[in-house]
This record gives sequence, C-alpha cells and structure tokens, in this order.
Amino acid sequence: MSHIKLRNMEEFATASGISRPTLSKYFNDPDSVRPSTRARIEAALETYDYRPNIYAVNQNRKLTKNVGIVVPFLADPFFAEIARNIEERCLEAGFQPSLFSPYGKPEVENAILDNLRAMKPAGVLLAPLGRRSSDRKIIEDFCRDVPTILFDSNIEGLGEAFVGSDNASFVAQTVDYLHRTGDAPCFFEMAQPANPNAVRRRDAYVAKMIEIGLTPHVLQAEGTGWAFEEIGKRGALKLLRANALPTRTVLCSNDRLAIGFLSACYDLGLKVGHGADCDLRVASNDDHPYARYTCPALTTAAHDYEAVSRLAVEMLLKLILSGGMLEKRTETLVPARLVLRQSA
Amino acid sequence: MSHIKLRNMEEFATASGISRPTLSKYFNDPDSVRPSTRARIEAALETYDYRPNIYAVNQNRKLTKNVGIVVPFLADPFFAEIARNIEERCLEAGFQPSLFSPYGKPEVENAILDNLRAMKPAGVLLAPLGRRSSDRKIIEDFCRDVPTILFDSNIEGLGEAFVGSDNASFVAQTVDYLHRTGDAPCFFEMAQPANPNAVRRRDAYVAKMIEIGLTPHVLQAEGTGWAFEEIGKRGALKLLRANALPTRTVLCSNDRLAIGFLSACYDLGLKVGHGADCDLRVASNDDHPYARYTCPALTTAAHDYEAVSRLAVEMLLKLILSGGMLEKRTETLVPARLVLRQSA
DNA sequence: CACCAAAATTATCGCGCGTAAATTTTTGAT
DNA sequence: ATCAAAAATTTACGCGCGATAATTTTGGTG
Repeated sequence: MSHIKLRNMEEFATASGISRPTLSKYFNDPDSVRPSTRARIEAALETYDYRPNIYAVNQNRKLTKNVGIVVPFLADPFFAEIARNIEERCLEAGFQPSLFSPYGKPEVENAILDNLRAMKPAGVLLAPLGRRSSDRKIIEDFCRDVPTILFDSNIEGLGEAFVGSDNASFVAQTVDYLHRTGDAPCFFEMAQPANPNAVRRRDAYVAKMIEIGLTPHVLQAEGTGWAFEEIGKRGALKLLRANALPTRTVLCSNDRLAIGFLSACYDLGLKVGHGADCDLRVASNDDHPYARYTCPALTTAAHDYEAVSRLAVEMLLKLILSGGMLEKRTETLVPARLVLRQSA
Repeated sequence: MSHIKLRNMEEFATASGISRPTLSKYFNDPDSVRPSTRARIEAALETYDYRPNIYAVNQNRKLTKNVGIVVPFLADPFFAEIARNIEERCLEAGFQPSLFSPYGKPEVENAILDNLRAMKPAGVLLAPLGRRSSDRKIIEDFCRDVPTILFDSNIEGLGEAFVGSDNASFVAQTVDYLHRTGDAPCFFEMAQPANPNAVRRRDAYVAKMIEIGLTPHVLQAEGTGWAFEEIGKRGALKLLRANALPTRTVLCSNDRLAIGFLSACYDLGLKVGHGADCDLRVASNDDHPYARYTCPALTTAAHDYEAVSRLAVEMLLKLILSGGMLEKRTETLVPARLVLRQSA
C-alpha cells in the first residue's frame, strides 16, 4: 500500500513490470488480457495509485464511453426521477452518464447540444424542450453529428428512435374511468404549455370525448414557464370562483397542474373525491412522485417510469452497438397504468 | 456560411489566415488578442464550423474550466433547486458545471469523487451524504487532491470552506413562533435520518425547548432511505392512531416529512391549521418547492436558496482565483426566514 | 521618416494515451 | 520435448492542442 502517485501509464508500466500497450488493452477491456496478467495488473493497482488520464484517453478514442442525458427541466420531479433511472442503467452498462438540463430555456438547450457535440459521446438520450418549429433544424443537425435517441417528447422523424409514454393511452384510460363512474370530465390545461405532450393530451381528450359521443370542454389556465403548480392553482381559483366548471369532474393535463388545482380547492373549502359528500372529482396524468401525498391522494394515469427508462437505454445501447445508426426509426410508446386513489 | 467542418486548429488557422498560436490564445481568452484580429477570428468562426477539441484542451491545461457539483439526492426537489441555482451561476462565471448525484448511495459517491478527481476540475462544490465517520478519510483525501467547498452539510474541518443553512436558526424561529402563538411543539423526525442536518435540527430543538424552560418531546418515525414522505406518512399514521402526540403542535424536521404528515392527517380526517376549529398545528423546515401547495399550505422555516447558492459559488470562485487554497477555513451559515402559511 | 513596443508568426517541443506492425515469449496441447 | 497459436513486448507514430523561444510584422509616436 505505498500508494505512490504515478503520473502516466508509462510510469505505471515500469512500476508494475507490464508493458504499456498491454496496460492500455486492459483499461479498455479488462477481459482482453490473460487472466494471470489481469491479476498482476490489478494487484499493482492496489499498490500504486494510478488512473488513466480521461482527457488523453478520450482524445485518442474514436468513441468515448460517455453518454449524454438531457431533460427539459431537471427540477421537475418527473424528469428527475426519469433521469435517475436512466443514469443508473447507463452506469450498469459501463457508460459514464452526464446529466444536462436547459431548465426550460431554448438557448441553453442549444449550448448543451454544442457542448455535447464536443464531448463526442457514444450516444445521447435527449428529451427535447417543446420548441418552435424554427428550431427543429438545430436538433436535426445535432442528430446528424451525434447518435441520438429521443425520449419523452417526440419530434417527428428526428433521432434514431423515440421512446416515450403513450399520451393517448393516458387520457383514454382516465376519461374512460371517469365517464363510467360519473360525469365525463372537462379538461384543465395550460393555455401556453411548456411541453409538447400537453397538446397531444388535449387532442387525445377531445378525440376520446367525441368517440364516446360527448362534448369536450377544455379549460385553460393562463401563464407561461415551468411553475405549473402556481399556474394551476391560479387558474383553478379563477375558474372555481367564477363557477365556470361545466362539469363536476376535472381531468388535469398533468399532475403538477393537479397539485395546484387541489390546493385551490382546499383553499376554497371544496371537498374533492369520489365520495357522495364530495363537491368534485379531480384526476390527472403522470403519477408524479408526490401524487400519492396530495390531499386527497391523486387518481392519475401513471407513467411506467421503469419501462420508459429501460426501453430508452436498451435502444441507446442497441444504437451504440450498431455503430450509431439504426435500420429504421422506431417509435416505442409505453401505455399508462391507471392508479385509483381518493381524488376521483 | 460555407460551414465546412474543420478537423483541428491547424486547419482553421490556414482557412482563416491566422496563426495557430494566436488562435490558441484567442480561445483561452478572447481579450488577449488585438481587437482587429479578434474580429477576424470571429468572422472566420461564422464562416467555418470549428470548435477546439475539449479533450486535447483539457489534457494540456493544468487547470480545466470544469466545476463539479455534487448533491446527495438530485431527485429531491430541494437539492434539484439548489443545484439549478448553482449551475446557473457557474455558467455565468464562465465555467462548465457538471452535475452529479450518488442518490443516497455511499459507494456511488466514492465513484463520483474518483471520476471528479480524474476530471481535474478547477473546483468542486460538494454536498456530502451523511456518512459513517469511517468514510471521512475518503472525502479528506479528495479534498487534498481537488479544491473543494462543502455546502449544505458540514463535515468538521473538511474542504476549504463551508456554506450552508443555519439549522439552529431554522428550529429556533419555528419553535419560537409556535410557542408564542400556542403550544410549544413536539418534534417529528426520522429515527435513522439520511442527512446529518436532521441531527443538528433535533439537537437545536431540544436546546431551544430547554432554553425556554419547557420539556422537549421527540417523536421518531421508523424507516431508512430517501422516501421521506412515505416514512413521514406511516410514522404519522401510527402516532395519530395511537393518540401518541404529547402536544397539539408538531414541528417536522423537514418539509418532506411534513408532506407525509399532512397527508396522514387528511386521511384521518384531522383538520390542520391555526384556526380555532383545527385539530392540530404542523410546521416544518426547508420551504420545499411544494410547501405552498400542501393542504393546508405549510408554515415553514425557509432556506434562502438564493443566498446559499450565491455564497457557495462566490466562495468557490474565490478559491479558484487564489489557486486552490484559502487562508483559513470559514463556515458561512445562512439564517432561515420564517414563512407563515395556514398549517400553523 | 525612423523608431520601438506590442502583437503576430514560425518552428518546435511536450502532454498522455491509442494503435499498429514486427518480434519475442508464454501457453496448452500433442 | 515439439510446435503452433495466443499473448505479451518492443518500437514507433499520431492525436489536437498548450506553451515557449526566436523572428518578423504591425501600428502608433515623435
């Protein structure tokens, strides 16, 4: 355990009595050397303090072992949870994940993509911001340079594949359940949603309502940005005070809006739930990590976090193994799982 | 706008008609070259698509422009919010932040520190896990190799400085307020807290109660890990059903426990708040991003997110400028700000 | 016009490692 | 002991850039 600091692989080679090219092979793949020499190397690593210089390594490798993970807003617990899952799986697969978030700002997303390009990652898992179509080209260019899998939010034709949740499945299940057990819901959303999935959910709601022969009612909360709870609460207060709800059942576009909605109901003394003594029912989409701790606990269409993150990483590994290109672009949609709690 | 891809600085030099050493100077500091040549370079950058290879750059620089940020559990909205603030400030200061989280696992934290060492960052902002004292040496060794500022959770004597919230200030304010306006609180915490700040808060509570001549009551919820809401809810259900609360006022160690506590109260039909018709009062610490959307909204001692992140980054920049060593280790404690809402 | 400091250029080395080709050693079977 | 295959070694080059020293050019001054 002398733990002498060695400055480069050359020094470690002389110290350990093993040639530098063999060491290089070992660090790239420990199984590529004979078990006996591997043991000698690992014994030497116990004695001497040496790690390859990652910058020199990555400069000379055509492909690094880095994997980029980009989510639109990391301080949103939904994305934090997805990112955590993905990161863990990448580590298990022997890659070095790097986490990035533009926190809702398109110009920061552009900067992240530029940095990512310079990092020459083996692959990137990108959950893009909802973007003006004029920005499509930026992501298109990025995907040309870096092997990329899109997740969470699809952009038609971009990336080597898409993995995400099936918004139609989410809304169909909640609408169906609410309709069967009482009023069909009106739909509560942001007028200017930060995330393109919101539009897909609204469209799915309208389609589903028409399918079952009912009139869709869409209610919108004003406000931009990522403070969904606040926007939901203010919007709900306004609607509830004006008595503007067309039904006694509300389906929120996502759980964060619903958290705000429930908070507004509480403030106004309205009892939410499916009981006979309740004033209205509130359901939502996502199964946000806190959905089970709202008052009342939130009935919601749950993301399959495990499946989405697993499928996304599997697709990424497949992409990396096949050299950065997939035969054809696939879109994998994971259905929701309806979670019944007290709110509806 | 030909945007031809150039493979290295040499090619960009011939293409732009500027010598490579001058370009190198420019990329290290745009102001180090004559304004006229700077303009020529930037004009060339518009025409040609070139970025220095970050791995080659970092290999040859003694010090990189990287900054490491490590938080114990990034999927905890408190840490996500702090990390977001810090990241933003580092970017403004011209550094490249890299975000890491061991998600509560000590062995992952060790791996992160190893990777960080290899990254040769200009500095690191580290919010350590609560650790067994036997692991202290690992962080001690790390701080010897890498200029490090500790934040959020202090480890006596480690790092070049510490910046965090003043736990005593948090608890003193809440206890004081609760005591003046009604019952003094009992204290609700985890029996095996994941974060060392919890211990400091408990001690501060006990000290404060004794100071004002009252008997402290500490109630503990069983459970380990980072699912604080669940632990808080189960613990609260158990206590409430057993009617084991010594007072009608509860101070939770942190907001996530309080979220679970409030959820339990709701389930049991207990009305929480400071009104005459309420069954009990619940207050807490942190001002978690969702504290204002609980039912009822949570009275809590708020972190000064802005100040903590600003001071931490300022300290880091000072550390970097002074070459990785500060004259003496300082501990900056930011006081809490009491936020009165409906729950107490 | 000459003068001089500042800035840019040329030339050259070093960083730490990947990688290839040619050679030598080791291995496990006959 | 023999021998071919596998593995390790020696030698050498290249990656893209930082950094230095010696030289030339630039731009403002008297």
